[in-house]
Amino acid sequence: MPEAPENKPPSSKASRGRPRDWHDKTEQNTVKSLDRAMAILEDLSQHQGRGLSEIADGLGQSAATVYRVLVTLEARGIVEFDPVEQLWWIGPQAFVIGARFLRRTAMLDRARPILRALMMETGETANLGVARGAEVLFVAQIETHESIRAFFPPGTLSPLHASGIGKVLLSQMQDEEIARLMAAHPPERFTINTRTDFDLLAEDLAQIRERGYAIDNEEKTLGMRCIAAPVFDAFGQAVAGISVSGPTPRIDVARLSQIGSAVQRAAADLTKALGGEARA
Amino acid sequence: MPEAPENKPPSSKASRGRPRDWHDKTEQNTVKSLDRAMAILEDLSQHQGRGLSEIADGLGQSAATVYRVLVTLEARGIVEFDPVEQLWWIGPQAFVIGARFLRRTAMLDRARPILRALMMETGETANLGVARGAEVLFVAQIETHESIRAFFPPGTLSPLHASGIGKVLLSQMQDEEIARLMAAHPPERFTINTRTDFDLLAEDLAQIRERGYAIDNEEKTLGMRCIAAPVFDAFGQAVAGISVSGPTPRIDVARLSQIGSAVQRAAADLTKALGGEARA
DNA sequence: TTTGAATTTTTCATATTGTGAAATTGACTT
DNA sequence: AAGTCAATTTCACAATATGAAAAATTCAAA
Repeated sequence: MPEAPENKPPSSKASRGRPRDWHDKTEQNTVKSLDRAMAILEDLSQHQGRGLSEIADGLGQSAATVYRVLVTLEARGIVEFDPVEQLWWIGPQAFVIGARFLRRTAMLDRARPILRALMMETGETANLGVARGAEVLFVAQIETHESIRAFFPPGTLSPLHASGIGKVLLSQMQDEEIARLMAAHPPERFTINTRTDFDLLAEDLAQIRERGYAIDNEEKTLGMRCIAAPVFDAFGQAVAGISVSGPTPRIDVARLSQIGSAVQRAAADLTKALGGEARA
Repeated sequence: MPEAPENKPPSSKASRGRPRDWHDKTEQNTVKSLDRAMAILEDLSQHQGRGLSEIADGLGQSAATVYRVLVTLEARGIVEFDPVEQLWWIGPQAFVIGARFLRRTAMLDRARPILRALMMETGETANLGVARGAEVLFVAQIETHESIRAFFPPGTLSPLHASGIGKVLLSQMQDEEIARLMAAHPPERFTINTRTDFDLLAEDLAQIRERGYAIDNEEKTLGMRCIAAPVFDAFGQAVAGISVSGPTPRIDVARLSQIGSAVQRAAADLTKALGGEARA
């Protein structure tokens, strides 16, 4: 029998009557109060440890409304209230729910051993990141044993234009998509090396495509270099990036191509594990 | 100048007019539609990859309502929709928000090197978990290099009565609190070794208090043993547990006390790093 | 001790808006 | 081409979310 390669149709009733292919998702159909509540939650997650009125003022909402939202979320453990300091925090249930995002694909399970091997081979911290809007979302990391090490805790966001994984993901997008993203999110400068000029960035991206891996040469953080390669899924989409990052003295020019090859190999391994094919 | 040891009052307006100390948080003050929406989100996180009507049926809600909630959350990336399969998933933004729970305390940062050292010393996977209701929430893990290894991805929940960290946290609670928890959540049986009988469990807890560490002898998973010790905060509360877990053949009886000491030492180190004092 | 100021929590009247039933749409199957 | 099924949208109504203002509570200063 010819195999249906990837996804098992979980239940039997797959999908009989689908709606139009063109996803309206009109904003008319949203729940306004829920959206306001989620704005409060997101705001709290960014600025934890604030009091009620501080949060309300920051969002321009009435304290009463914010209070009710927080109390509701607190009942589920999504936010927490410190009764001594009278401050609000993100709660454990938010972590529980959010962590289940990683179960969506088996990518993480497949990536872990590959990242570990990459860390062993290069001796440096290995990272896995996916694109999230104009940012890279770091989803996993295997740390080096060295005492000076790069560190992006899972859940960290970083701009596309100033990280190895970000640039390598950018390099796989259509030019028009790149231009749109960069226009919507003008590249911020982090260090003297950050490529904020579009032409400079485009030049780098072309080089990345040709070379097969990206180099972040202290473009986000002085003293830190990072080398990244793209991971493709079964549809040929660049869905993630693998990188190795460490202090510049250890990632010196002499090792760049050696590490580059190792990272490329790891990315190709993961691509294969996901049912994709390495690009030319 | 005398130092204000722990917490820096972030802003100046600390807390002038606090409400009563006894936190009513009456259920009257909650936002019902938000609570229903969060129920949908939690349900989705537990059963990802379902269609709209499947989710609605499971919750006994109307498809229209569930649809609007999901579309609203989708706009923020908290949930995601797979237009090909017409299925809903937890989105990256949920992960971003949830991961910030870990920034609340510096516990994780302080724990990581300690867990690493513990893993190195024992050769087995080291874990950090905190209590969450009647369950343990695993928040961090440093994996062994062995190819057969225990694995609880961060965000995993496990019942208190059937895990090393769970039992060690239980052992530090008041008897009345233990009774309440166990009554509300009758201990489920996972293996032949699971202590589902309250007296048997109480006996074990007494032994744990005396010995200073807990042993999970294949009580959750056959073939897996786990040794755990409690971590205390500056107020003397048991706020977390550190454990080492691995396959029974490697965690054999001969090594129990050696590993137990190592785990106790690691837990004491973290306790100290949190400003707490080791218990007698 | 008393008073005042700051902040949280509750009350209340109002209209915004969330809701389910039913109609509609679109895609897949036969 | 007709039928079926699940996802959207519409619609009318009532539930309920909302802000303003009052009440409650605590801390600080007088």
